[in-house]
Formats: sequence, structure tokens, C-alpha cells
Amino acid sequence: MSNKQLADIFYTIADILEIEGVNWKPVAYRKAALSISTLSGDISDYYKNGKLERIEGVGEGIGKKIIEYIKTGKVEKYEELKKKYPIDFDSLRQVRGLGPKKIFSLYKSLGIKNIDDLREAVSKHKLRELEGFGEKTEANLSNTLASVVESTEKRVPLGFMLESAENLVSELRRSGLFNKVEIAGSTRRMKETIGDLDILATSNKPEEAMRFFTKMKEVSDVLVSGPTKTSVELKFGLNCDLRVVEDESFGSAMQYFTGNKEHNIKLRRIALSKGLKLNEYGIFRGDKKVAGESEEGVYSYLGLDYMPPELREDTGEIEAAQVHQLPKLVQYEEILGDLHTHTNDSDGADSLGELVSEAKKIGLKYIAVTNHSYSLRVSKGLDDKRFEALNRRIEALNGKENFSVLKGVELEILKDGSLDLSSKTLLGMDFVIGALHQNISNDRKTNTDRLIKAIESGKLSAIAHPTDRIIGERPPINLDLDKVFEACEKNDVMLEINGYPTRSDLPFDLVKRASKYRVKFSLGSDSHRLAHLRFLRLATAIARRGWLTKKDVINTLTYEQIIKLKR
DNA sequence: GCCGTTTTCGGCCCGACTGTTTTCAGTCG
Repeated sequence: MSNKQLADIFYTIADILEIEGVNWKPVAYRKAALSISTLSGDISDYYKNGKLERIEGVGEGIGKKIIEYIKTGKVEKYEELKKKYPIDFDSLRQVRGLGPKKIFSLYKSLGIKNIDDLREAVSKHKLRELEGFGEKTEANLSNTLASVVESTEKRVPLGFMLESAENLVSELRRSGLFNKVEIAGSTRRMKETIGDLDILATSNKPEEAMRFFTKMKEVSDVLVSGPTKTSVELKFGLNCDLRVVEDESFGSAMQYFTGNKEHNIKLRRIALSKGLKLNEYGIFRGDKKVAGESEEGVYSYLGLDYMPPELREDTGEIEAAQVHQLPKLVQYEEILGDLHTHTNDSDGADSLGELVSEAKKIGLKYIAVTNHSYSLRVSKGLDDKRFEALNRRIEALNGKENFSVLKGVELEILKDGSLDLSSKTLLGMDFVIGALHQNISNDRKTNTDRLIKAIESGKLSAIAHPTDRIIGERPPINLDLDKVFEACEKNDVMLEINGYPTRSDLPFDLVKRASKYRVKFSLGSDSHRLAHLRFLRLATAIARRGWLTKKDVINTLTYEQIIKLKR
């Protein structure tokens, strides 16, 4: 049972209802499906807590079907519809260019039920005869099918491609063909993973500019090309849309293409309720354009405070902006140091000296060196004695050239919740991050009790990457997070926001949830080599996406202030 | 089927591109 399976059921119900010509219900089912597939916790937890109808797009009817699914593993309405239309919508939907109408048309005329049937029909050139299809469509489908397997759900962690994206934009700017070029979309919102790259530009020579873009060395294929919109496939494994708009519409276009979709839809509803029309070209009263040149102008005309892109997820920011209650988010420049790094004393690639000089170079004021403790053998964890020696080396470096190093450890929390180093060693540390790395596939209570025992030890400064998820590899471990947050509040233990791209942990929605408790957050890059220090920026982005302010984040404190926080 | 400063009925975001068709339906974001 999973959120995704349930979401797929609702997507399929939506597709079938659309085929049958039913109005609006498909919209409702899709909306619910989207909400469910992007939920942070398991859907059955929402049911247990009586919060099903708090999920956006879930009302009485869909709520009943969710309960039916949780209790029986099935949704009767779905089973009925599937009997009538035995089509594998889940996989066919993934094929670019196929929507419910075309899928049904293929089924009705050729009996195509799944991807294999489709492959065969395409290879026998059967599609070109069908009404509404043609040779071009058949050829496009043939191309798409060749890559359909690897292309499904290929979201990439933001941190791994942010620099490439920024380089691409710099290259466009250097061409001299554009007036403005900016990154939009989920990259601008600093979402933890991105599915494609959106770039927005203005130009006096749009055709020439588009041609330049399609010929760039980073481009491997051109998917769509028009005067205002061009989509390409990039060699570093992402699709990229470039849109060119007029300068006078740049603000509303930035707003529109930054999203997210739900945020935009809500904005348009607000515009409608004020007798206005909002689109990517501006705000219009009748035919008269009343805003659109700047993004601030768009929000302010709708009676809203300006919202930093990181907040635009439709998780309450619009409502807060209406009553001027948006938080003043922690700024990237306010982060003075990195509180999670490794050297080659455990599993890092570089020496203490190299790490320190690189950190200084990029403008940090301090770092905590937090190597692994003894029991994490695969990472060459240090025992009490080796930490003692390392800490002497750190002390010798300290305070020189306006830079400081905190003596730290990423400490293994053992199977029974006890700690991996002696109390004496831990008391000599400036920053202790407790972590679960091993024996983590236990039940919820076992995991939660183990972590809480460590939190109550009085020896921890923070919990490292609290959910332990690895994006694309493994789901979060089974934990009662509210109990964990509560224990952190009681025992003055911080929560880490780990900016390493495949961790991004805590995730932003849980940061927001945790901040309802009186807890502080520590940011760390989890650097294992010099180039990783840049991931501190991503941890800051998650903090901002989780609505944190300067006072919530201890990396805004100076070294002297942090060591005074000692346990 | 959902939802509410349009509030328990009557709306539901909006435009670009493509391919097929010759004025538009389907798909996508």
C-alpha cells in the first residue's frame, strides 16, 4: 500500500471518466491524486489522525474511496471501470503525446492495452491510418517509446545540477542576444529535486536568440520550437524550456513560470474574485493591462506581500501574504559557518588543512569538523583516542586569521540507543551530531525509542539528517517524528538540515512542521570533499522553504556564541 | 467531485505548440 499506488488509481479513474465525457470530475480526481502523491507522510496516517479531508482536493466522495483503499486494498469504482476498460493507463500515460483521448482511441481501434501493444502497432505502421493520427505522430511516438523506460520519473537532486544550470544561463547572457535571462521554475524555488529546467528571457531578436539556444553545445535534442517557447533535451540529462517574452511582461512571466502550479492557480482565483484576469502577460482589467512589468507589482496589485520564490508551494504563503504575516526568512548571507563536514581522518577526501583553507576562501567564518565515530567501520570511524589526537590538531589551528573550527563528531547512535564514544570524549567536543546509520529497518516504536534515548542522554547537540532518507535510493526510516521533535524541544537538542543533495534532510515540509515546536536548526553541507561545501547553500534553501527565520538557525550565530551553547 | 470574501449552488486557470485538419482537438505545463 502506498500513496503512489492510490494516486495512480485516482489518475486512472480521472482518465476513464474523461473518456466517458464526464465533466469536472476528472479535474477533481487529478487534483486529489496530485495532493496524495506529494504528501509527506503515509496516507493511512492521515486517516488514523482524522485528517483526510484536510488534504487539498479530498472531500467526502474521494475521502470514502481512500478509506476503502486503506481497509481493503481496493477501490470498487476503480475495479468496475477497469473491467470496462482493461487498459494500462498508468504506463501509457507516461508516453509523451498520449493523453486519455488518444489512449482510448488506440484501444478502440487497435485494441492497444499497454506499452508492448503500442510498440508493436507502431513498428507495423498501423497508427498512421487512424483518424486523428498521422505519419508524424507515429514517428514521434516511435522516438518517445525508445526512451520511455529511462525517462520516467527522472527527477534530479537540485544540488547536482544547479551549477550547470547557472553556467548555461551565463552563456546565454554572454551571447548578447538577450536583454534579460533568468532561471525560473522549481530551480528558482530551490526545490530539492527538479524534473526540468525553466529559463525565462527577453530579447529584441527572439528568432536569432532561439536559434542560438538550440545550437548550444549542451543541447542534445530539440523537442519543441516556436517563437516564444523552445524545449530541448540537455546533455546533462534534463529537459530545458526557454521562453522569450516582452520586457513589459517579464514580471508576470517570472511569476507564472516560477510556479508552483497550485500557487499560480490560487493567484488566478484571487484575480478573478477581484474582476481581474491574470496570465503570463500581466494582470488585466478588461482589455487594459494594469500590472506585469515587475513580479512585486503583480503580487501587490492582488493585495499580497511579495513572496520569495522558496515559499511558493501553496502551503499557506498566499494566506499569510494577504494579512502581512509572512516570516522574514533567514538570508543566505546570514549563514556564517558550516556545521557538518568530514576530513580524510574518516571518510572525507581532503585533509583538515585543505578543508579549512577552502572554507575560508568561500567566505565562511567557521566550520564544525564532524567525522564519523568508531562503529561506522565502512567510513573509517574514529575511536576516543584518534578523536583526542584530531582535537589537539584542531585546537592548534584555532582562532588564526579570523577563522575557527569546532571540534565535532557525527556520532553513531547504537542499536540500543547508547552512544559510540566515552562521556569524556563527548564532553571535550564543541558540536555532537547524533546519527542513525545502521540497523535502521526496525519498526516504528523501536526506531523512535532508540533515537529518543539518545536525545535524552544530554550529550547531543543535534540530530543528523533526521529522516535518513536517500533520494532515489531509500525512503525515510519509520519514525514517530512528532515524538522526536517533542523530545528535542524538551532536551534542547537541535535538528539538522543536511544540504547534501541526495539527503536534503529534514525535508522542507518537515522543517515547517518541526518549527511548531521550540527547536533550533543547524545547517550542514555534509561535505566529503572541498567542492561539497557549496551544498551549505542548499541547506539554507531548505530552511527558507521551511519558513525559518534568522533566530531559528544557529549558523547565524558567531563561533563564540555557538560554543557557549554547550550542553 | 470539490469548494466557499461569488459561500451550500454553481462555478471550476489559461495559453502555447503540434499535427491534423482547413478551423480545431489534444496535450502539456
